[in-house]
Amino acid sequence: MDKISTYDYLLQHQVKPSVQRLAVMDYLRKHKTHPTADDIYVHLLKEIPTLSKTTVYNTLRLLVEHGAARMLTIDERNVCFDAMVEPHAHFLCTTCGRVYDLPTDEVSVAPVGDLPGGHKAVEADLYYRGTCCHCLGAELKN
Amino acid sequence: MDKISTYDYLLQHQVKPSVQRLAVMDYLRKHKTHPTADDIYVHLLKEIPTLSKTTVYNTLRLLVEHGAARMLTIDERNVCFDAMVEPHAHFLCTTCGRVYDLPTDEVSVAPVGDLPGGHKAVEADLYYRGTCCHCLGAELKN
DNA sequence: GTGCTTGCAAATCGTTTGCAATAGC
DNA sequence: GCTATTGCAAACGATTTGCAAGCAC
Repeated sequence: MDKISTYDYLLQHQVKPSVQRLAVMDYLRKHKTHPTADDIYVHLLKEIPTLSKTTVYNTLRLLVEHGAARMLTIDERNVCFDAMVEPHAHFLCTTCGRVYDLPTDEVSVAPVGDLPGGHKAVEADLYYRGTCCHCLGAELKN
Repeated sequence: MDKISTYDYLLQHQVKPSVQRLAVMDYLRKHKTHPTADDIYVHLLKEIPTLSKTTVYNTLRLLVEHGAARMLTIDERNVCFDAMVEPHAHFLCTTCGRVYDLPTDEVSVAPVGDLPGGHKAVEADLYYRGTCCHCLGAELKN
């Protein structure tokens, strides 16, 4: 995680801070688990009992629009979120549902910019799906 | 599109043919528009008025399970489908919502297999998002 | 006090499920 | 006749919308 505080991080991305926005952004920065909106909601309810799920959705949309967070569509069932860090690929275990990071230097990550056909890409995602190391281990025992 | 008939294509993938399955698979093979389940349903209703949306969903799941079709999660709003052809990347225009193919030889496509971290990938998707050539053109006129 | 933010309740919409009717061998 | 497939209606669940109350400058 960056040295910069989450408060300053929001300011840097032109997001006006609030208790709720700080909590959501902080959660994303501290947990690399690629949580869904509901995951975040459930966890933050402990510290902000009045929190509404609508606010979590609103905040996540705002963060993505301002480039402070990233939305992942790797899981067909629901989107999940990631703090905006260096580009990296993602791996979804179709057995346990966990999403893992694959560091940049270990996989080739595609660049954005002008594409053949005249399209202009602003975002690229590299998704892998399969069975993760834990579930592979569990298979062997059966 | 392959020379092989859709009937034989289904047999090749161990999918027992039926009127509905042939129609769905045929639609996917003839239309490279990356349709959603609903797109397919609406179009096929003209030729099969008794078709049910449940059958379209069942059939698409079956086709994906048998490796005859591919499910794309590039659009956060709904999954869409592609006939199974050579690996290629996809581009989503966030303005008009269209999904384009990017041929293999024009983008780097990631290989499946063992990944760093001990995960085993069976599928890889490379997704780009941005503004397509048509919407870029329209922007200029405004 | 004005404008943005929050949060409740209801609506929406893609997808799945339960189950009875039907078709194919 | 038995088994797999189809299709209707209802359920489900994630996300969005409408709107009133609350907060901040």
